[in-house]
Amino acid sequence: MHSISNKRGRPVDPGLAKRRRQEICAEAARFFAEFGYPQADVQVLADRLGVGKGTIYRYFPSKEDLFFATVDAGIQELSDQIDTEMAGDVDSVEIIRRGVLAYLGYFDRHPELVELLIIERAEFRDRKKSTYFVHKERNNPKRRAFLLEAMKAGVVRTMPVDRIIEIFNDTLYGAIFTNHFSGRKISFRKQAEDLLEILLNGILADDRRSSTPAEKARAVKPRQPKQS
Amino acid sequence: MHSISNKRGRPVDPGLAKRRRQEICAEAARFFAEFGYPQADVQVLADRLGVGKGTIYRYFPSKEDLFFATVDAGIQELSDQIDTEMAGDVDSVEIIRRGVLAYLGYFDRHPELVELLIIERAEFRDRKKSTYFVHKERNNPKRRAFLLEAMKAGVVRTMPVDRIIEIFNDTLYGAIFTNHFSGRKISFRKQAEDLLEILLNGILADDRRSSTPAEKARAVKPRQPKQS
Amino acid sequence: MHSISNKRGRPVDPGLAKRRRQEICAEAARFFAEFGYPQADVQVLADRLGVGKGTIYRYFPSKEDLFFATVDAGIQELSDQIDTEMAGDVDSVEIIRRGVLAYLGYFDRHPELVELLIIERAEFRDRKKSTYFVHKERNNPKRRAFLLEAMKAGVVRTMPVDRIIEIFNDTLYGAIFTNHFSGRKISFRKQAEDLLEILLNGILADDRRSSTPAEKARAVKPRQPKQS
Amino acid sequence: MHSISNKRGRPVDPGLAKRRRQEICAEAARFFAEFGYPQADVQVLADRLGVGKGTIYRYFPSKEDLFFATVDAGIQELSDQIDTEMAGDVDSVEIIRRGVLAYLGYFDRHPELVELLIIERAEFRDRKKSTYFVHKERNNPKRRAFLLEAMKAGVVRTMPVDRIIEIFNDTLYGAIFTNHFSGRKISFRKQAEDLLEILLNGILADDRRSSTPAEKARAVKPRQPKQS
DNA sequence: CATGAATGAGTATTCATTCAT
DNA sequence: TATGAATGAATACTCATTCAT
Repeated sequence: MHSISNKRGRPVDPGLAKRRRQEICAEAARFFAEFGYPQADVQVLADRLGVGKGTIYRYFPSKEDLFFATVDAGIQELSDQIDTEMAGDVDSVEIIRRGVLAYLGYFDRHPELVELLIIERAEFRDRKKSTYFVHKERNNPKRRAFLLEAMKAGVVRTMPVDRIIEIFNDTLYGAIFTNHFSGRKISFRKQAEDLLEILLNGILADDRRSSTPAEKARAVKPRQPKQS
Repeated sequence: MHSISNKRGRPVDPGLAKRRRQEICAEAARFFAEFGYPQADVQVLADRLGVGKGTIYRYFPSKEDLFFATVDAGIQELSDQIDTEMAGDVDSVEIIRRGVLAYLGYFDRHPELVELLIIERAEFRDRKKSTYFVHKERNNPKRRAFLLEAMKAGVVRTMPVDRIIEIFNDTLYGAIFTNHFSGRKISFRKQAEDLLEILLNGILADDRRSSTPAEKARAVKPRQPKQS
Repeated sequence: MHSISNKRGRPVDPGLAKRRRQEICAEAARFFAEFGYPQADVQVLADRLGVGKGTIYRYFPSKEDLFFATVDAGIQELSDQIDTEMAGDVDSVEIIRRGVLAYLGYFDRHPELVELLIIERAEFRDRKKSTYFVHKERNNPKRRAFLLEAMKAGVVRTMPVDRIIEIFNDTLYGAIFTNHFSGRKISFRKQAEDLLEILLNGILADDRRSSTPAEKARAVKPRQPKQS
Repeated sequence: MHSISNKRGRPVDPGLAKRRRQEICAEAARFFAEFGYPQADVQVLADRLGVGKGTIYRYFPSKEDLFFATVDAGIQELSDQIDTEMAGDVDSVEIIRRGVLAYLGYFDRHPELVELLIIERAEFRDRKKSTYFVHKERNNPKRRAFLLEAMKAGVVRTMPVDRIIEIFNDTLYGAIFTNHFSGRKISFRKQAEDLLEILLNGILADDRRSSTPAEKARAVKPRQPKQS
């Protein structure tokens, strides 16, 4: 009986709800980053948005849902920007470099996301795995394939790819926290170069460097763990 | 001067307060790590300690003070154990290795400290600098001197020492978070070796590696930043 | 500017807040008078009003603010009623009489205000000046003008007007406290007449009375302060 | 079997307990006046006295008992000093004057007693009658006898003595409150003279003054209470 | 649809009092 | 006898969520 569009009343805009959710999330990111989760009064967010409190609850069933939607949106955007930057048919080292730059650059432009990641963990410790790590792991196959290719091409040493992925993740994750929390002032471009310089080349002098696992073991591992 | 005062009465135990504070902090670390700060009901801590709630407030003026004392105690212990492990007159590389092991080992034995660091930041964002970074920076002179020595001895490549300190800090900081939050199961010893293997040697294949700043620039930096 | 804001929704009732505040204050006066400030549990007030505790905190930021608003409302009403009674173009003595009657009558009808005045002082001793004295002093210019007029008309003896204002204030203030705290049962009308009889005529017998400062000095001041 | 003094152990000093109670009360008066009753932490009083908290509880079963003992001691001292001053065989007017001076003088030297009276009422509103009024009424027969004598001697007009007692009480009671709470700066001697000048002579001009009840009624009472 | 008034569960903190030493 | 460590009852205030308008 009903055609697609019911002619009576205001026509429903199917994208409206989605757009409002986005607008709310955008403000909510700054809002949660500023106050933390428990101190963040939904009334204040409503005031900032110029809407009634009930309106927020119309689009998100609870403050918790709002928070997770906000974090998700941030992570998604981060992920998209990294993928965009790493696309293109260029040198492997250059691709790595672009990925690192994209990562650090995003957090440079959106420091509030660091706070959101901290808050997510601090307030919702019981949740199995944070949004961040879910996204991270979703990307692993892509990264693995990329690195295997680079090894085959002789650009990257032959070594377990997951080890490489993990250390890059750890370093970048640690870097954004440290940048944010310790007030480190270095530009993200400079930081990317510094970080790549060491991750790509190591810190050891040439003659102390080991290229093969066997040699490395000798160079790095001590004979007697401590008593020696 | 006070005519009604005299020295009879229960003698004061001067060490009591310190001991009580330590006992309370030890339990409080687990307690805050389990519940987070806002959800942590002081009554529950009192019950776990088998004391009255008033007793906790006798030794700490507020829940907040208790929390900071607890974090401080943890950081102090971590710091002490790292210093102990890094002491001794052995090979520079071995000292670095021991420091990394001590750091990862401490957090392996005391995962609750990771939670406390997160909580500190999440709940007390307004505080200028977290306990962790205060301690970290206090150690910088020591680390700098050590690395300069290692460079002079030709063990470590000549490069800015602060850059090395920062990347080690970032990587380790990121690693403990990632271990804890992503449920990474690797042994801390294995993780230390993996991490050192890359931080010391880099990931690039020998012929792509650059030893001098000039070479490095050519190997790592792209010709045209993005438009190429 | 806010795309998701519009003017639909429940219309705001601008008088609601004021009405609610008045309703709450009216009950709060009895409530604080009954329990005193520290023993007054806000939950009990909420129950008496048949509202949730949060509603009270919606209209008053704190128990303290509620208390001060309650006292203010009482003093304001007292002040208004006295002014109303003292208005009108009648005999000076009659105006004084009406003022005394209005003062005593108000406290007779609202004994709880005596308690509130006591409580204000007892709990908030640090506050510079109590609500009561602020209002009192605000009225001084009015009273002064009135008395000067009465002196010029020869109804009142020529003497410092402030001395008269003060003794009337002291006597009335003391009377309401004494009435209330000692359980004095006299009707406020009778008390007003008694009090006026003495304040207007003094207690000395005619031949002991002094009309001029010189005579007064001789009549009242002793020759030798004590040893006589 | 036991002689009056048990020879074993330290001989009991029967006055010791009383003296300590007095020492404690003396400090407690300032202490309660400074903090008010609920904010007065017994620990603080103990610290000021240089004794343990338990010691105070040894001499007073509860904080409440301590408070009442403190107020009692103050009122008793006030009462004693007034009686001392009013003794002696001098002129009736001079005796009244000395009583007023003694009253105002005591509170001038001991402003903390005003606070204690307020506190007693504010915190213990349920008690039937305050310490102050109990003492006051105990003195009534004495005052009555004195005034009847003064009337017989023709110094004081013939009028109900209780009316005189009440107005003096009200005025003085109001005066000490007003002095204390409004920060009135006048010297107590000047205040006594001002107050006596009005109470003894009234404020009406001579030709408006009425000496007999009949005349007074005509002078003070209006024909038609308000409509006239 | 949008609003904001009303609600009430949940918790840090104080301080009189006790009693083992 | 004097002490002070331990106790726990008592209470203001916040803020997510609901729902009448």
